[in-house]
Amino acid sequence: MHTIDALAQPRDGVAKLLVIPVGRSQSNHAEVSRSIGIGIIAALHPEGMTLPGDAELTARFGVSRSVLRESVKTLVAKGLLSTKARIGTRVRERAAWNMFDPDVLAWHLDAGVDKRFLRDLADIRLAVEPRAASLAALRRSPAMIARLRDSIVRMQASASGSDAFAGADLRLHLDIATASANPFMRSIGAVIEAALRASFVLSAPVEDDERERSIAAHSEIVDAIAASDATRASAAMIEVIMNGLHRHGAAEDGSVTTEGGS
Amino acid sequence: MHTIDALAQPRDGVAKLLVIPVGRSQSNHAEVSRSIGIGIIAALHPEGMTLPGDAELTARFGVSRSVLRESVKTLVAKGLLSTKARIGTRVRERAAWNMFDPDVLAWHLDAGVDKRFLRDLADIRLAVEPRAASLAALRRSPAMIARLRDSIVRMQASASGSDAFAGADLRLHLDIATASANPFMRSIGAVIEAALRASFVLSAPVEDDERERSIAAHSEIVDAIAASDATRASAAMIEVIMNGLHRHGAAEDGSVTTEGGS
DNA sequence: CGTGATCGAATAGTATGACTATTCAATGTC
DNA sequence: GACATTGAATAGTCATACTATTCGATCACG
Repeated sequence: MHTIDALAQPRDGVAKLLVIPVGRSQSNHAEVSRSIGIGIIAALHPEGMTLPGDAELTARFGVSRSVLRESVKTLVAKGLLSTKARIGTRVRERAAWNMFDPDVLAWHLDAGVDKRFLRDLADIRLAVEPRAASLAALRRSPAMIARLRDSIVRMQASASGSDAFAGADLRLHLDIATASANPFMRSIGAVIEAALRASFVLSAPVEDDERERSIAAHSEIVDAIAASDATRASAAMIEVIMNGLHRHGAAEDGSVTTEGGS
Repeated sequence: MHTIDALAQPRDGVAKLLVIPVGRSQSNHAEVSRSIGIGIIAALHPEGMTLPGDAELTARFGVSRSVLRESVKTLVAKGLLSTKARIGTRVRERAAWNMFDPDVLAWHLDAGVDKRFLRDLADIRLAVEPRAASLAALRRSPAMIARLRDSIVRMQASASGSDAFAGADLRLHLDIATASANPFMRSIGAVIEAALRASFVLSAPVEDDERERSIAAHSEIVDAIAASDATRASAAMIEVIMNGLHRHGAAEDGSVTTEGGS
């Protein structure tokens, strides 16, 4: 493992700036997966392209064939690659990529995010999270309400751009997804986390009045859920997501819209 | 590989009834992944449980350690397992499962679907697909409109419960997701496919008048997209999904609702 | 007696080399 | 010119040995 970034050099562009430094180098094979994965997402290896054979890749990464094969298997499992005997290892079309996979999302951030990607993230969040809030309002439990309120308290107790604030924000959104009692909604959690991280990286430090507004908007969601008011919870969630998006000026082209939903 | 179902016996309950017989036995390691995966989803291996060690599993499945390890790696990649040296291989909590992974969804169908699962599928579809239809209406291209209309024609040319009809139906929904030009919407495709398959398996043969209604409702979506009418496209999509759900009487408890969305 | 360090063992991770199976492509045959 | 045969390239599978990590028990020390 002497040449970590044999394939994907652009790794240092954004990676180091991520909020949660994510353990780092969990295991040998994770690094190889990551390196190839980022290379694919950054189109260093375009869709349809055949990767070098096992022999060359093992040499390039300085790992054994076992490690390389398990790394490739991981990427196959996430829909990024397909393998066939005699054919080789191919990069699959984008449509096959598992965009909700936490690793795939993280690699997207590492490969660099643009406004288009932020807009797409916001679009899917606007589709799912308001509905999750609605369902949470219908299926809420006292214990969950307490957890949600606790997250609000934590946000109030944290400084503007701090990790603590971002952590409380994330926890609140994840809890709402969990409270919806729908496993698909909960699986969206990775998307939420990616959006918050991207926002953290790209945005200028937030001013205090904006922080107040954010806390107020989040409180509105929790209050609506506590009051079993599905419609209000949904509307408040839309407000929160749109606020976050506007901070990056990514909605100005009008592509992101709240109309036409269910 | 002499004991295919060493872990998950309930495989024959539903599996054989699936619409598209899905290649079957793609490779040795895919069978092992599938077997363990279904065992996990069917709660034969509950969350948090530690699986038997490599030695026992290789014996149980009659495969080499390499194959077993790559199978486990696949399940780790999909969020179903986690591994640590000396600790063993553990089943992760449900929240970590990648519910949008095509294999995970397929295994859910194999493990048996109940009304609850159908409702959850419908809920996430109601969140995403109407919005995808809206976006498609805004971003449509002439070529895509032609494709959509072609799918309608194929539905009209197919018999009620035929594979051709189901195939055209699926293709139409996937194309709409693609036309939204949002990669996350497209990744929902696996969910749509799972829902249609489940519907195919569970529902009694459809009558002809219902087929007519279905085609009309789908046409309405396409017409709205062609007319760039996002609101109408969204409403028509909701109609289609709710129609499909009602066929199984899974919406009668009132949990699935269209109100409160964006 | 309790608390912490040390050692050992169990388990997944890594490495290596050999063999198998699949399938493309070239060649030859009808 | 179309089709069958052959050969070679590549991922898939197997077996074995060794490494690294970490839990748990034991022992030493306060």
